[in-house]
This record gives sequence, structure tokens and C-alpha cells, in this order.
Amino acid sequence: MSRFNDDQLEKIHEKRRKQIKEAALKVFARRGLIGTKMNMIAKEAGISQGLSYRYYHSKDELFIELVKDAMEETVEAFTSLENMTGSPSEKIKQLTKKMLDASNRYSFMLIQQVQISDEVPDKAKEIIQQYPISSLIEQIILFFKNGQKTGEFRKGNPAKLLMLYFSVISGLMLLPNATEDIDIDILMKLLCE
Amino acid sequence: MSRFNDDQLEKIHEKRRKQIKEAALKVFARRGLIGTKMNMIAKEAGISQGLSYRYYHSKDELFIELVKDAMEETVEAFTSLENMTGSPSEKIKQLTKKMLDASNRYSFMLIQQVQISDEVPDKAKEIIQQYPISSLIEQIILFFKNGQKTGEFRKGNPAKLLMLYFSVISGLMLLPNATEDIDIDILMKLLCE
DNA sequence: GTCTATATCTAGATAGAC
DNA sequence: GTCTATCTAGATATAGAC
Repeated sequence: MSRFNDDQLEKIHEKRRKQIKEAALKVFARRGLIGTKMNMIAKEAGISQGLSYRYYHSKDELFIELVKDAMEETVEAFTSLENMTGSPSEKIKQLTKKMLDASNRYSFMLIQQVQISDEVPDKAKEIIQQYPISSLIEQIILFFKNGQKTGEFRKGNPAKLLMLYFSVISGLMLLPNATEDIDIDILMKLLCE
Repeated sequence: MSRFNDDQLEKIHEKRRKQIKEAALKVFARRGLIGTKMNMIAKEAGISQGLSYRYYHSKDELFIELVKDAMEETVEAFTSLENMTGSPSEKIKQLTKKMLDASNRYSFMLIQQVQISDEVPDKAKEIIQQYPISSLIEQIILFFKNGQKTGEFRKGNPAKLLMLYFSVISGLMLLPNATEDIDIDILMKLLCE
């Protein structure tokens, strides 16, 4: 018989899951699914390797849960631009900042992993494909076109330009040292005249 | 007693090694060292998994040999610009093309792998560090400065600008679909006014 | 609820048959 | 010289003790 009642147990349980998730995201984002060993995650979380399996049945399950979270964040980051004030280029700059920012970066890196790698679970692939990057960019295309009218952005196919731009950002995220003190204004030259 | 004489054996041996290397580069570049299983390489090369070990004592050894080759190619690609004709921006454009080109890309990707990953053999890291990217860029800085004088390139710290530029290229190389039909002229806007 | 010990499974590497 | 079968190490996942 445990000393704790159901409510308290529930709380401990949730706390531990969060603790494991945070540790796992940190390691997965850097080392990928297969490059990450369960003992690395356990060590990062400060618990024993065996205990991880009381909270997640498998490495894959843990990975998939993280991908789910990360995708939600990503979608949120893109859609939040709609309600944002400021010029079109200011909006894109904000999004860029968010993507490259240390606190959000792990999530974006994880998404990248899934898009690039072949050895992630099918389930993870499916989650990403529900919101392909191209569909997220659709939302941005709308105000990007406005920016083109005012001459703020360069001429050309908006979808293609933005796809290139976000490929560049995505690529940079994968390079550990590249995002240290990046000059976002220069990156924006890809889009601006 | 073999039916072949030493010379013939030597030929077969070299042919096989090349065959294995080509297969391995293809797989390693895409999937990384740990993501690549020896049976994948064997399958790609059309031989049995066991046979690979008659030509390379270990997966690491094979990987290191490939890194060596790739690094030579990379250094060659950068240094060849000195003897090249054309304007500064034309030279950088050529180099960019070479890096993103399908035939050379595997080598550049492999170098990236080594720079990013933690689980490659120390030996591989050492090979790369003999010619760090920053030292390769040194050579380009010289004629980049000329380009700045003529107004061909934008103002600013040459090393930093070029570092960003090649980080962008490197990052794009890691994204499987990003390099399909990339507009290099737009990428050059990062450097040009 | 957490840990340590152990079973199982996968992949690198070797040995033996042809 | 090449293949198949096997050994072995390391990592995932489970079981049992506290």
C-alpha cells in the first residue's frame, strides 16, 4: 500500500514525464533517434535507465510524443504571424528569430530530423506530413505578396522564394555553431530587394 | 593454389575496394556513420556483408578512408579557385555550383557529417581539423576583398560574411530536397549588394 | 516509485565451407 | 575470393528487490 493518494501519484507521474521529455528532446535534437541511447536520456534526466520505461514503453514512443509537441509548436509559430502587427518583413524576421532562438530550436531541429532521416518511426513521419512545410508557408505567402507590391520583397515566385528562405534557416539550424551570432538582416536579403 | 597471378589479384582487389567505397559513400553521406549498417553498404555494392571485411577491417576504417578522400576533394575545390579566370563573384558561384552538384555532393555531405556528429571516430575529426573550413575560406577572402573594392560584394567583415555564406550552403546540402533546382543567384545576394 | 540485474535482440566482426 | 553461419558486444526492454 502506497503512502501517496491518487492525486499525489498523478502529480509525481506528470512531473517525471515532463522531466524525461525535456531531457530527451535535448539529446534527440542533437544526436537523432538512433544516435541517442536510452541511458543518455536517463543520465540527462538524472534517473536510472530502467525507470524511463515505466513512463514510456519504448524509445520510439517517447520520440513520437516529442515530435507531436514540436509540430504543435511549429504550427503555432507560423500561424501566430497572422495576428502579429508590423510590416511583412518584420513578421518574417520575428519568425526567423524564433526558429533560431536557443529555447525553441530543439523543437525545430527535431522536425528537421524527421524530415531528413529514414530511420524514424512511420508514425513520426505521418505527424509531420499532416502539416507539411509547404502548407505552413501558404499562410505566409499571403502577406508576402503584399510586401512584394510595396517593393519590400523581391519579385519572383513567392512560394519558391519562401521555400528557399526556410530551407536556408532549416539548414542553418542543423549546424551547431552556425547559429551563434547570425546576422538575420543579411539572411533577409534573400527575400528583400 | 589460386588460378590468378599476383597482378590479376591486385586488380580484382582494387576494383572491389573502389566498388565498396562508392557504395559506402552513397550510404554514409545520407545516413551518417551509425545510421549506416554494414549490410546496407554490402547490399548497395552487390556483395555479401562478410566480404566487406576482407577489404576493410572495420566500419570505422572504411569511413575514415572516405573522409580522407572527401577532404582532399574539398581542399582541391577551394584551392582550384586561385587559378580560375573570371570575376570574384563568378568564382564563388562556380564553387557553389560544385558543392551543390549531385556528383560532388556526397563528399561535402560526409565532411558535414564529421563536423556535426559526435559519434564519428576521432581520426576522422582529426583529418577534418587539418584543414578547417576557416582556413579554406582564408584563400577566398583575398579575392573577396577585391570584389568589395569594386562594389561587387557588400561591405562588412569578409570572414564573417563568407562563413555565413558557406554555412548556408552546407546547411542546404544536408536537406535532401532543398538542392533540387536551387537559384544560386539568389543565394549570392547574401554576399552581393 | 526507483534501482540493479538480467533477458533479448540487433549489428559489427570472425570462421569455416565452397 | 566469396558466401553462409556463427560469435560477441552493446543497447532495448523487462523482472525482481527494496
